[in-house]
Amino acid sequence: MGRFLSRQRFYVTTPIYYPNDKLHIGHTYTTVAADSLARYHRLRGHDTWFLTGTDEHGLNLQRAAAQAGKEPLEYIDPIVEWIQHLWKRLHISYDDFIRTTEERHKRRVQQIFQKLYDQGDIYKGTYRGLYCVRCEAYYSEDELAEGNLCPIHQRPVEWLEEESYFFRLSKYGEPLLAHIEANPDFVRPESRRNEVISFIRQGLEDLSVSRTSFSWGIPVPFDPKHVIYVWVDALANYATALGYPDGDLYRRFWPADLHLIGKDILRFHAIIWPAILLALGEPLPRCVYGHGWLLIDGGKIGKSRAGSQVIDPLTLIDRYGVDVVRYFLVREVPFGADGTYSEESLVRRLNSDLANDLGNLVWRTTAMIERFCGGLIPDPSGAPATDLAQVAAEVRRRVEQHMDRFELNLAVAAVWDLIGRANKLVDEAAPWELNRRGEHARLGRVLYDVAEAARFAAVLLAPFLVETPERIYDQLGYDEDLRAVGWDAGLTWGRLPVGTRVRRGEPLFPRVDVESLFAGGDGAGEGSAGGQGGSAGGEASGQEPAAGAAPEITIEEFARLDLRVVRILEAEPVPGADRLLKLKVSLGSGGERQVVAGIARHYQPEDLVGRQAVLVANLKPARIRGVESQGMLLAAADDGRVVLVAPEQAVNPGSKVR
RNA sequence: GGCGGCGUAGCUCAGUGGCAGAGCAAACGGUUCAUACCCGUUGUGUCGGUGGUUCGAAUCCACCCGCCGCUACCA
Repeated sequence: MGRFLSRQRFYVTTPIYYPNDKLHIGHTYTTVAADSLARYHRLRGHDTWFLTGTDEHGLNLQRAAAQAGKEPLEYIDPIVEWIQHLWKRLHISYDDFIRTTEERHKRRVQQIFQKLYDQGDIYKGTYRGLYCVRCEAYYSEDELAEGNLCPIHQRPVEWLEEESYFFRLSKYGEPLLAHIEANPDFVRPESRRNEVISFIRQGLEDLSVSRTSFSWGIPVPFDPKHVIYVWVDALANYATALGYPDGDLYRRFWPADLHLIGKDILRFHAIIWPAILLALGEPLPRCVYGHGWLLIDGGKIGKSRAGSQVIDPLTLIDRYGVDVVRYFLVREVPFGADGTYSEESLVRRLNSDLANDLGNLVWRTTAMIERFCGGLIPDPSGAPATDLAQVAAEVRRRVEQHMDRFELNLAVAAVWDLIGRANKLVDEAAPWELNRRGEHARLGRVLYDVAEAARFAAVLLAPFLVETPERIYDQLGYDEDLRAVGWDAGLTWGRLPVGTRVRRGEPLFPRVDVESLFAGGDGAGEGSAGGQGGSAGGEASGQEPAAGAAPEITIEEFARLDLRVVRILEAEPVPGADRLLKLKVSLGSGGERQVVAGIARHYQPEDLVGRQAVLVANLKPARIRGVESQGMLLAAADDGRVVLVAPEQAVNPGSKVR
């Protein structure tokens, strides 16, 4: 604790994102976390700098642009704009956004490269590896498909040698290990630190830091047929953006207090980047924090996943509001560990924490002040204090401790102890009783303290939420700019002026009806929505649907099914099974599958060929009568009849059904 | 294969030698200021399995089962 108090400054970075596709909720998670930390330190009055940006070089972007028939920047610019728009919608308060294609970055990267070369830490050598000509990329042996084939093109890779510059990473293994061992906070969380240590102990090899196989990058200053490869280019952004080596910002903010990253890029940040800095003679960042993944149904969110799996953050903001999304991200995931995203869990957080606890606290408090105190914040001085001030002080202390350890989820959770205590106090003190009995002094004290607790919660949540703290202030009728006032002054108990006229507006967070949301499939879904029990069912809202129906599932559970239209290519009976047919079906570009279907009593094999049907494409393969079945065809069962389900009009095989 | 981690209430997890915990969900009760809210009570747990150490094990040890991470040139 006090690590940053003494320094009074804070420099935090996110990774720079690769704009070959839109960002998803995982990137949003990293960035919102960094933003919360930046906002926290600004509130505390620390000299704060928050950097994010985009990594815009490399083969993948060069190729994507070429495929789109565009110049690289022509292709990249709109994506970067989209990213900046997303950050704007999330109120990401970055101080600088660096693009690696900017002159200020390129110049300094070349400077770094030159310096390392001049001092012998970069030398010319030969890079050897297994190379796929189509991919224009190297593969390591364990990445290859069966028979030494390129995993993407299924064609043989070649052993290729290429002239390349190398960074003497091997030279810095020992010094780096010493640094890590001397600084327990350098790599976090603990489990990541152990990974890094054991990796370095295996011995580090020198690192290829240039390429001649593509051109979209920063030229090596003294050998322009090479471009500087990602390591030096991208990682250096944390320093070049500040004006390394002699810019004012660099002098003011380096070394970084926190590189916040996903665990997938840990090694680059915890080994390669520090080694470069050691070589440059620059101080190392204080902490590299590899947080966990946000998972969907146990699978990693990644761009490579099917489109249906990717959650568009903008959609969520539109649907629930920016603070709900921000709150969910920092609250739901234990920082460092993996967390799970589902819309259902988001709505649960919204309903129970934001609407029921916080929103309702503000709502009932202002309602009572209106009803019992003429709408004016009452004078508390006529009765002894409640314990809320104490609880608030203690919660504040815990929030600070957690923030210093980057435990965002615990910091936020602590605020709910104050909110919970305030709700409980209302119940215990029963202001409506005090009012009825004419105990105005005590009534004033209780309502003042509860209002002040709500105000405290607003300040304590100000690092995380961007609209709600102001809305709470507004409903309390308090026109102070809480972000300008800052942490210490804002967290002074008794700041809320007596006699302020409250302004009740709308509840802070409307509850979302989980049942209807997931039954109807939100908006687009018409389905069988009309028949839902809903409110008509009274108490029985959580009851099972009518007899005979299957239990309710969520839209996400349904989304796990990969249903595809297929064309039946071949059909033949399965020997020794009188109701099974073995089918070969086409998924168009998705290839072909063999499927066993129990429809032999209902269809002649020859009648099936050429027809379309619907396949459960991600069903776990099974052996049926010794025949492999990779999926299952949908069919309607009407008494004894079995009828295949097919699209109403012919569509391309492989089309998704949903 | 090697190294590391995890497996605790329906769900998410805390607890690392001394009577099994929190939040959410559920049931019941209270209350009416409030967004069917808030407050209280209640639970079901072979603490992954087996064996061992110990007066005592979720906790320490061994083995087993299951899951996950890392094991370098992909942003």
